[in-house]
Amino acid sequence: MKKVKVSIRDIAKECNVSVATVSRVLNNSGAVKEETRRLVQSVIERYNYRPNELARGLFTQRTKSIGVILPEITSHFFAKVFLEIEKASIEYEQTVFLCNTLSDNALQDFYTLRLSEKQVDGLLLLGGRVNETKTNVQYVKLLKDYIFPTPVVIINGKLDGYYDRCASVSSDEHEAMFQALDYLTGLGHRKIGFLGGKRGIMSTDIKLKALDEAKSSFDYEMREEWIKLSSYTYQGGVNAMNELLKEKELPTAIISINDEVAAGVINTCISKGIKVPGDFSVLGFDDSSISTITMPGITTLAHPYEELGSIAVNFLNNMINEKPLKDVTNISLKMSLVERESCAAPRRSIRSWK
Amino acid sequence: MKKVKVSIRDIAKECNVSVATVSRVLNNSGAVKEETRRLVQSVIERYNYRPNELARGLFTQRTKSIGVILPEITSHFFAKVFLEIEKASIEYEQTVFLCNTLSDNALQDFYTLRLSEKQVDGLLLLGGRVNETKTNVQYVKLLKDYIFPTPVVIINGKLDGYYDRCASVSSDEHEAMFQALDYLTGLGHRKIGFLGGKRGIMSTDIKLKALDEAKSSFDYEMREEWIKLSSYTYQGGVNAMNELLKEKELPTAIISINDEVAAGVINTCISKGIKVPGDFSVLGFDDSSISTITMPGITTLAHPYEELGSIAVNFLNNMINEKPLKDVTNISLKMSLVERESCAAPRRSIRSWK
DNA sequence: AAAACTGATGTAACGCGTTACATCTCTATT
DNA sequence: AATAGAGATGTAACGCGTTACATCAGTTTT
Repeated sequence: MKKVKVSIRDIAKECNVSVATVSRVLNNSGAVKEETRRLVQSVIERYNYRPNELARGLFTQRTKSIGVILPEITSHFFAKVFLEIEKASIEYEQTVFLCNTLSDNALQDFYTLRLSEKQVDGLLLLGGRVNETKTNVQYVKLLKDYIFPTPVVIINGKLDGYYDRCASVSSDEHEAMFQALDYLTGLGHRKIGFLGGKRGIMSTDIKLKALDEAKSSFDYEMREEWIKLSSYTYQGGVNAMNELLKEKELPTAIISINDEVAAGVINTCISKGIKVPGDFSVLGFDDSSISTITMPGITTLAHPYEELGSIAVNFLNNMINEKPLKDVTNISLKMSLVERESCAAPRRSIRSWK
Repeated sequence: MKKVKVSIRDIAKECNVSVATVSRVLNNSGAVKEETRRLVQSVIERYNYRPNELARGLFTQRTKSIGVILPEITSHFFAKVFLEIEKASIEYEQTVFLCNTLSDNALQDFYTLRLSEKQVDGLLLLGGRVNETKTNVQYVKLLKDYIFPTPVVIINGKLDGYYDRCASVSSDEHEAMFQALDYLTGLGHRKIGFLGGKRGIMSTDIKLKALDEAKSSFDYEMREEWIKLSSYTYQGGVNAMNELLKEKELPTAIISINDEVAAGVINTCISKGIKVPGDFSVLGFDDSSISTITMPGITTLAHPYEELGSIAVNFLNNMINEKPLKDVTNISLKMSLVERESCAAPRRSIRSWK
């Protein structure tokens, strides 16, 4: 293959020194005479020389690249986490490959293999399969077969099987539901519904479980018919709310799986003349950008985005550098309530729009 | 450096063939006896062997990696374009590095150098500096010094200087403004304002220029005091609208730099009891996800996201493979009007809220 | 003055996949 | 039977940065 860029050997020749010396200048390693260093430095600049990371990585077995696999970057939650991951990885001098699986398991496998071929130093997984109970097992096998010993960190997800070099960082959605319920019951709500999401997906299952378990801690009623699952989208919120409105008796507060669904719920109400928070209080999840756009703004539980990203990258690099993870390889971070306008005390009277 | 993964030599040894033969099986190149091929194949699978892309890239001078540099992936516009870029790059077997500059020029330079060291096959640039008139010139120098001859494609931006291996793909925002004005004047509007954005940034300058030029084609009035620049955010929309409302005489229709600004404008109106589209028609730009969330939904001009991404990747790969770009290296794509509820005919009477 | 040591620099192997070229076997042609 | 040609496979150099080890000059110690 013909070469086109200047290499370390070209620089060495031009300086009348060996490649070892140039390499030492490049890495500030070993002893180099000040005069030589300046000479080499100046030639490097004159030639706009930059070392080839491939060659470096081939020898050092470290590419300074990491891979992030997630379902869709257009989803605000993933975009925010990704941005924090990238910010955090600057410190470790890592550059990141982003792979969107579009929730397609085959594509996820494909990208996983691809990143392995690219010799990434670590893998960050969020959402998608690590969020589902199905198909997760096969994925662990893939990791074992092709990724090991490259370390993996899961963000807000889990692995159904044992992969030796794995850590995880999560938002504590279970505790967040307790916060939500505490807040809503504190406002005076006793009848609480749940809209959106899908069973078999972690963020739904956890919240549903918490909703059930919290009954012993707080005073509220929760009925099967007030739970309308659908999806994670605006339209899913619209559909779920329409379903709920068919019920004879209704809750006074609604917890939505996320802010997109909450927006659908709120807008459905408003277009029917139902007041939010007057007739219904609507609580969201995620603190996504649209929570400030709806009117009323959505009161929601925020993920600790920055920590999610920085701790994940930190964990990953500890594993990369074989630093012991001091026993904790799975960490759960508190979510925080962000109050906007979509929740208030329930009305005493019969609903005005009925 | 100790090795940990199995290499082509291990496979060759296990099969009692040469590395060349294994390589031929791997790449389906050259003649290999069917029996040998099967043997090699089976050993590859048994060992879960995957070729090392670094080594391959080092020799072939092709990494099958491309870099995307943009300001912030959390912005819906960039996320959507990015997703399309990634989809398109699958066909070319390319994986993509994503770098967020946070609109910091130093960071943009840093990432550019980094991607060059990683030997990316091509670079995709969107927004940020390629969108500003300032500092752009220095960036071209950086490209020339360190990126050349790696090809570059600019999406919705420009380079103030000549970089030999560059193409661009843009949404035709100039024509889109004519569409907007045609639509609004068709509805009966004669007084049109413009909110949001910032001078010196392409998407603002283009629209402002078109707003002025279209006066000869359509019948409308446009006054300096109806143009309130601010930023590209929701808050920027709120601020700009508040400024506009201080004017004695007001337009009946407002064009916003993008949908975020339009949302701010709409919500500002609504909270003041001003009707949209009753009292003001509000037109957005971009067709971002929030345009369906506001009430009313935002009538907006949509970017041809899919083409933007696929053509950019296509251009890039033509340059990578030295295919002539048949004269057109800069292409401009039509935007399309998406009607929702934020625009209507102007009222005849004095505004009700005054 | 010899030995020991420090600092500066060079040599060459290494990591790993690819491919030009060489070699060898076997069939087909005349 | 001799030659040409096709097919299969091996050898070794290459791309490029890194580093263990060797070498050599110059200085310090005794």
